[in-house]
Amino acid sequence: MMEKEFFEESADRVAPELLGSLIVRKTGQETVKGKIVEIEAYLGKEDPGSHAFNGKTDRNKLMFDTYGKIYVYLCYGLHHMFNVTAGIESTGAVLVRAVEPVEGLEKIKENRNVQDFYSLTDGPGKLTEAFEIDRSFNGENVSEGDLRIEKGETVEEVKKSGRIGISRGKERELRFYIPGNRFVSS
DNA sequence: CACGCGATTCGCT
DNA sequence: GCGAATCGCGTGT
Repeated sequence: MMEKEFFEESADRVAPELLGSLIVRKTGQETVKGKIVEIEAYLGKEDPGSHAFNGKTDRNKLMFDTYGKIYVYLCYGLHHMFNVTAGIESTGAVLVRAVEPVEGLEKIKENRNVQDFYSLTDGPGKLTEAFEIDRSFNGENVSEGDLRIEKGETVEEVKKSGRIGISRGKERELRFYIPGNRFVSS
């Protein structure tokens, strides 16, 4: 169980700590689990790459709420992005970019329409499809409910780089991943 | 109220 | 490697 207080530190400190943790998704009878192997930090209103940079809007208002809340939004009209808000008053969030399947592999394969094993959950839009995550989770506490994060194994080595896919704020190294893991994107 | 585009993915040229 | 898919948000008229 990941306590809400875990997310009160700023996103750039929370993100690397979450590597190795488990996303736990309960769908009716089944439970699907995945180990977080890649994650990015967005630092809120101080961060040009963040949705919160230009102030509070209808979409990002959750980031101005409190830490430890699920924030999901639709990207390119097709893909859901799974975030958790982080930091006291910092309007930050972490974006889960890739997981390694741990439990419920059959369900994951059923939800994803690809053959290659390593393409099942190696991207932010892929893992939300695999884990049936959409905007209905918005505002829920990540430490309870049908979608939560649980403490997993301790990761021995963490690498970092610039964030992927954004146009502003690329220079800062706010992407963290487990080197060598096959599910890390690109 | 119209318009441009994005924290992406997949299939095909 | 390139481009289409697809839609809600944010901005400006």
